[in-house]
Amino acid sequence: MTITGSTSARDRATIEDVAVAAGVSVATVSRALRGLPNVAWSTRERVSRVADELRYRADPSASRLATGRSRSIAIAVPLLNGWYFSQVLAGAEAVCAEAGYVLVVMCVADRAGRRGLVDATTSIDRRVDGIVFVDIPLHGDDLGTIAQTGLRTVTIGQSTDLFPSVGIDDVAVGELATEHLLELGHRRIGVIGGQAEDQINFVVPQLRQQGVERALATAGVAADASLQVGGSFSVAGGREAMTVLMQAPEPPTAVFAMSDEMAFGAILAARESACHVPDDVSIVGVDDHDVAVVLGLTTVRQRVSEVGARAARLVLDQLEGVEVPIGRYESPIELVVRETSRKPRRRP
Amino acid sequence: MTITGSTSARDRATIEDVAVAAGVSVATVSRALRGLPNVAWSTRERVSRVADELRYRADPSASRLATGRSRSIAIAVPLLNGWYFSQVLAGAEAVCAEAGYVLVVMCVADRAGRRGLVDATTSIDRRVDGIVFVDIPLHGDDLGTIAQTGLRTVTIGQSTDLFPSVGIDDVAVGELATEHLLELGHRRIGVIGGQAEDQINFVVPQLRQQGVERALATAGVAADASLQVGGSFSVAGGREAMTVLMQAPEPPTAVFAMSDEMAFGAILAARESACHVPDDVSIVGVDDHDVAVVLGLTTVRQRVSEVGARAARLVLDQLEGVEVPIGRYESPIELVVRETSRKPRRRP
DNA sequence: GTGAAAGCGCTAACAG
DNA sequence: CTGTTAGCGCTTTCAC
Repeated sequence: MTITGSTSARDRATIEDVAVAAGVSVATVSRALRGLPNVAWSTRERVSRVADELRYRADPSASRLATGRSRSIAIAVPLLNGWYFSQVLAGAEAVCAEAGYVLVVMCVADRAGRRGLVDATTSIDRRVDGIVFVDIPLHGDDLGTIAQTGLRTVTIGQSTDLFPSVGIDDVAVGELATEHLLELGHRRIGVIGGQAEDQINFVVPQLRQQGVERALATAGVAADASLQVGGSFSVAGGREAMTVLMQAPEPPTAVFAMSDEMAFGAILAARESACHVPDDVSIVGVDDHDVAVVLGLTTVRQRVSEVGARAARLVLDQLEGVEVPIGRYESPIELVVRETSRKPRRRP
Repeated sequence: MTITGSTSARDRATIEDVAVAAGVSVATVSRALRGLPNVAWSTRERVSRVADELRYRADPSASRLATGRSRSIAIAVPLLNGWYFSQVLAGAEAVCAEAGYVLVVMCVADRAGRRGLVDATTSIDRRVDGIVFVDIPLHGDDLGTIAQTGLRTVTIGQSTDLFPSVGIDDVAVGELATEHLLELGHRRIGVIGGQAEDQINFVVPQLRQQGVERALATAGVAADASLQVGGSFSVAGGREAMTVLMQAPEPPTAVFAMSDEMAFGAILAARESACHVPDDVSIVGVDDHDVAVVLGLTTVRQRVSEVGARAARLVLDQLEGVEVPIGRYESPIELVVRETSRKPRRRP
């Protein structure tokens, strides 16, 4: 048995079917079902009963065509596999579902950088009413183009002066992690993050880096650019980065990875080089990934799904006419000290 | 500065604008732009140039209303955070994007079990052209209702006789893991999986359990029901389950967790009880999660994103009129032996 | 090869 | 309170 393209849908009831069955006009059905005023109690009652029996549901496309609203929003992410993004997605989806909105996911990974992004956006345009960009670098021109679509927009990570944004104090993240390491006595601190070569993310790693440098400066410790390596925010990337760091003429005694997943990779690399964590090298991550506790990873915790939920909520608010100030909505962060960070061993 | 609901979209070009600008009828524009026959070369050329200049794109809703096709499909998952699901999603999204389709995600977690599911499905109905159900238990009645919507459907995990399905040989998964443990000499093997109490997943854990029992039977080892504990497919769940297992009067010398995330939790629980892995207890997972290698976890690897991609492809195929036999599409699995499994220590 | 016109199913004035 | 009537923007016969 096979399925071909010809499978046909059972005819679904239209608003007219309901109108006829209920003995009213389609306009009344529309009003009754959407809870608009000026409908007699009894009429409303009867109409919704009939609608139920007929399993009627307004066709979303027809509705969108008539009202301009699709009751769905999009979320654009640089990649879909990755702990951080799935948490954001989960948070956003929950809010949408709750509000009766549908969530469309778009991955704008390699998709031809700049051009591709704007392209994707304008192509999703009349399909959704709003969009949240998650850690996607939006440049000046893009912003304008996006604004012109009329899509209610919210960004996560980067903040712009056209749209509300949500995220965490990324500078503080870098500072917090670095201060922790400095307090333990570390002076040579490696950083694994998103360097120039990582298209994904842009401002976030940059801000965290600033935090690192600020903390270093405050402590009067010179920053060493050779100790910064990109890790593409993945386990594999973190592993490679750590390998590079350990091969340095004078390797760091501590490493700050800008995400837990990269930290995991770093731990792996360390072990592969018979380098003991934390005796030989301390490691601090960011996120508080579910597995962080399993590996005893010291990390800067953030409430990721809350961020996703908040962003979605802000898009919906705008759609519902709530006044949303363009500004930054910051979620709290917190240092969680576990076993991968310790004071440096005195050199022999 | 604030954004209110009144932000207005720049007026987008309609097919009529293009028609006027190109000096042809809307019908011709429609034909030309969709590559239909019976359009003069020159006309087609001119029309598409004009369309480009006007940045024209057919309105998806209008198009859907006229053709019945929305060029988008849905994917229903029991939860969004969770490594497995994000991999599936990534695979599916890639295929959709490639084909110019949009992907809608729906989380049907608690959403009131049975009723909620069907409800969600019928409500997404005319919004999308097809849907893939990922590890969502579909019962007899549901299947009929879903089939009646006319949505092109594919399931991942469970297989039905109404729709094509994709997944892995779950019985073999259980067997493979168990045989490995048996060969090492283990006889008391605990199982952490989705027992009755876990609404999520249903057939998959059951099949893997069958595999375990089959392997046990083949080896002439009696299965001990008290060694099976649900772990809700999360790190936290795995941890709790392991705690329970270790408190048994006669604890297992090895544990098979039906997902790596649960295995991670088990490792954590073991460490918390000063129980050494693998000296005191061996652990085997399923998936080959990115972090599995970091924890040295022995696991049954599966190519999750391929499964997601395959499923999406099958939905699109049906939509494109390709004949898709209703049947099972199986992805290969493979035992990856690492450090968490070892022969049992001889009891003192 | 191209155009005119009739919908697709719903909402939104505008009358009554 | 309820019905009538235009569209929303596109596709699709059916003529020319």
